Amino acid sequence: MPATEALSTQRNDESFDNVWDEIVWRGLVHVSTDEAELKAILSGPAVTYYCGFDPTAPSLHLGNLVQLLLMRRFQLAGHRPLGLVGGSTGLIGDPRPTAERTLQSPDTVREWVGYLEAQVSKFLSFDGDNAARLVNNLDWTAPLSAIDFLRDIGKFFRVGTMLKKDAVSARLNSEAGISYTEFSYQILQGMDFLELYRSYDCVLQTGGSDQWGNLTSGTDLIRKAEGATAHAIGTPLITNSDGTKFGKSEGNAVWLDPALTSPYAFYQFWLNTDDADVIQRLKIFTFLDRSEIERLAEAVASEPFRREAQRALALEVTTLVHGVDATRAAIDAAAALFGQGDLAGLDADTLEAALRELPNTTTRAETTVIQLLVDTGLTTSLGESRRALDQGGVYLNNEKVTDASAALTGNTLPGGMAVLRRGKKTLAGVFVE
RNA sequence: GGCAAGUUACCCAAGUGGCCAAAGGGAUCUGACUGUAAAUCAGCCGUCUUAGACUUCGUGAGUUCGAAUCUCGCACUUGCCA
Repeated sequence: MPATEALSTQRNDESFDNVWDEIVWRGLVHVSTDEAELKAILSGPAVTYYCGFDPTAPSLHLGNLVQLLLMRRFQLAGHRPLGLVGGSTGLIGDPRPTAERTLQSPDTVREWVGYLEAQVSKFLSFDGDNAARLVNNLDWTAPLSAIDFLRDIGKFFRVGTMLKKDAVSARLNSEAGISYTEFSYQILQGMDFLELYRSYDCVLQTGGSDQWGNLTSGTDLIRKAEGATAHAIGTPLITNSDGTKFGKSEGNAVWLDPALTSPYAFYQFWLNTDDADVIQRLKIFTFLDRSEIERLAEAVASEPFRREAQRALALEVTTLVHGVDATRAAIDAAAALFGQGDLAGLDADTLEAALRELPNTTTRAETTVIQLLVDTGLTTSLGESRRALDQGGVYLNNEKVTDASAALTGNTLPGGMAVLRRGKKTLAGVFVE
């Protein structure tokens, strides 16, 4: 699972003069501080930069992956990454446009910090002159007293400026309003940048463009407190061309943690990418170079049905996140299950390996199909199972199920297994005990 | 602290005593068409073994034959005043 195997093969595209030109081509720059200066800095000797990840969930998601890969691209260009995990900011919560966050307990946040540190570590190299380093903002925030905070930091912040930040003004104009807790978030993030500037000479912060207010909060603070110029880059919000939210599969977030989103599901997510989006995704989420991506773009135009670009995307990203072996297993499982439909022709070992990649359950032969749909998570209630069945969307071993009282008995494949399917492509495995 | 408005299913949002499991829109899901795309059209969209029953409309009491709808308390949100 460690991506270390991948780290050694990653490189930036040498056809670009510098990493700035490359990330602009990849569409990774939505907003930034002075472009000419950024380009000069990034083309020069090693500088230190950082990106923060807040523990608002037990795992990072695809939005975070954009940042991780951007960090890696800078590291490949010779710069020094600081991976910040928000032990303190995670306790506060950054303002979302819609509503106030529910605070997590300190214990939970501490636990999540550990998970995120492990995940961030996988995408950066900790060897060499520009080795990455992990930092936790709780280390310098926790010891700070409220008085020191208000005197030493608070004085640099003007409320008028703070109110103008998008994240804050959106909330002020909504019915939800905003708590003082979340209003203060930008100060904490600004402090982080200042602290890293002082301790590590960190001069650049990256983040999503929705974080722009928080990014500039840091550059402003550094200017006021140190009289120095620091930089920020905001990456675009990744959207689907059909207007739906990126990073959701069947309504659920796609996580980097294989326990939350299986490598199989992860691979499938990328494979199902819309034609209209796939090239943009290749630029952002893979290390494929410009010539290869341009070739794939032509393939999408001339032979879209082959889905070559989607296959390349799924292969690259899944390997990046879950490693070669897990990706192989995901592809093999899909090949077996989406094959020509002759499941009985598969040997038991291949089938079992494939089913292990899917959501699965172990049960007795007399269990009904509608119950199995619930047990495997394909549906959330018996009523929903029945509805799906009525609509002709339930298959057992590629045979449409029409009888709501049907049971597994007599319908298993060699080795006492069965493949349950809902709709065209949502699969689950069943093992008879 | 005072005054006012509000809290409806995943999200937005109607409903203001029985015809309400609750309009409409979005999202998800299923079917047709396809390339495990997109668009389009159709259907489903609280739970339970359908008919039917059961549990829901911030929360706790109450009025009533009957409440999401009326009364009172509480919590939270918003606005204005202090």
